[in-house]
Amino acid sequence: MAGETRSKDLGKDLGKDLGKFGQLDFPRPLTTVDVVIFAILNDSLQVLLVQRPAGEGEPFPLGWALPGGFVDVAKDRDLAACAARKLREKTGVTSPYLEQLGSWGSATRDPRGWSATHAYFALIPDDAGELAPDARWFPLPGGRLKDKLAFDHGDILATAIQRLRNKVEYTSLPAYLMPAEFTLPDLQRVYEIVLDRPLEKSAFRTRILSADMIEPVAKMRRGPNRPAQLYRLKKGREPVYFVRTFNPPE
Amino acid sequence: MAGETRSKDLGKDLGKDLGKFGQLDFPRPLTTVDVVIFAILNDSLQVLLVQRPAGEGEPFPLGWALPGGFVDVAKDRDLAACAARKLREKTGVTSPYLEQLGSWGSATRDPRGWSATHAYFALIPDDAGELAPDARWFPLPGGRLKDKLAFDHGDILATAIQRLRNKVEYTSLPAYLMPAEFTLPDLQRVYEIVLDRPLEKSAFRTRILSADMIEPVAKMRRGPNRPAQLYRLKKGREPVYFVRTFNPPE
DNA sequence: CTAAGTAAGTTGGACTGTACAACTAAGTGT
DNA sequence: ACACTTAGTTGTACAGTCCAACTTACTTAG
Repeated sequence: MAGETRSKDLGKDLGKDLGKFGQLDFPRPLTTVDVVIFAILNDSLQVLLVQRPAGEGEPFPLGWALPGGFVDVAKDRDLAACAARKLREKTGVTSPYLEQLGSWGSATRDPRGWSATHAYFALIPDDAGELAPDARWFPLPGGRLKDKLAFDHGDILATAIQRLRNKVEYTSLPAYLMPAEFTLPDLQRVYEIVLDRPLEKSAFRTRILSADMIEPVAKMRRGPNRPAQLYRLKKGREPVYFVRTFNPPE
Repeated sequence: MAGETRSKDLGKDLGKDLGKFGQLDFPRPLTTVDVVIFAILNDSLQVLLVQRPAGEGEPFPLGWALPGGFVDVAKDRDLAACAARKLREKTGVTSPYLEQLGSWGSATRDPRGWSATHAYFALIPDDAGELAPDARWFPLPGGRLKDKLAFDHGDILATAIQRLRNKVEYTSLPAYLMPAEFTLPDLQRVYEIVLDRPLEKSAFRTRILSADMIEPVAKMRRGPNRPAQLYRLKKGREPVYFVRTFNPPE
């Protein structure tokens, strides 16, 4: 990092911070964090979006965007804390699955100047906390969002969906989308919703049960037919990685 | 992103950029890009590091660090271009495998202030271009570096190694570490070096050959024993993802 | 009280690809 | 000619999925 010679003619007096360190008098990109928050609602994969404010000189007024915002160098110790704060502010959820997705930075993605965003993606259960008033869930039929998003958030969302689908093939990630107690057919349905294809019942059960990620509770889900065993996530479990993917179609 | 109300008492006059957009008068983190560059040299996995300058007020003077530096908002169109520039400046290589690794940002990782780095990782062949004078290859025996690195670059390197090893289990990534022409035993040796464990010869060959990623050239590698078929990467091939990992030990 | 219906969960044979190990092939050096 | 070494193949065992049929346990209609 740093320490290289730089052209002095870059102009602008952004980023003046000449304490004991020199060489810092050059323009700095804007730094933001955005979070792609997924949940299963109404048997479909949905993403949480917030509406942009309509204020003076706001980019993409009233457009829909990923929850996020500038890094606050006073409040945020690090990027993950910043992402967790955004998530908490919009959903009330505090301890979900939160993973870094990647970063997007360019001269043109924000009309206010060179900017870089650090994107995270989160999985939360259906029954999680209170939604912020400017936030709304959007379904993703066929893994796509109908609407255009502000900034390059469409690209970020597409990447998040791709990553989610990809990882669901060989990990236990969907477990984080489940409520506290669930049945194996429930879990299988969530896998199928995310992957958008049916899975083999017996292979699915064998795989999940031998992964040591869930444990039965002493209750059954009752319904109009044969009751199903309820399970819960073993607490403190990291996601499990399987040595095979679910066999992909063709 | 953005558009939220902010405390005005953050002080500092960094990031003044009051054109048609308001709300931008708050301190901005430093933005850098770092690249973890891997190659196989002397039958072992190595990483390229550069020595920090010793100048006035430089952090970690003469320490070893990942190649990288500040984003130059005048030169760099986007983050990937910036990473490619760093790679080119240090190694002369222009078109290798370059993948985003993640980002690290916190108040404390750089003594000059709140900073965020966008880390990339690159795989280049042994026989690639000319090394910069301040750069040196460091071996990674057992997937570890002996020396301590500047900033949090030790963490970043460890993450890169982990990601590399992980992906080598189920992808064709090692192909990008190979010279233009190579034999299957050569390739297997590289897999084994990265994974630090032996692989099954017949299963390896079946897998690689059925992945349609390499093609034979009309030559054999001659040596003191049976000649081996030479192959090259099919050009323009994206990395291949296998549906199983190599069966992990125990 | 029984029969039909439905979803949960199990079982077994076919198939795919790895594990392990022995084997054949093609060159060199003595 | 023979040993030696590495390239590459072959065959049996095994693990886990695929596919399909089956049993189990409950509700509801008649």
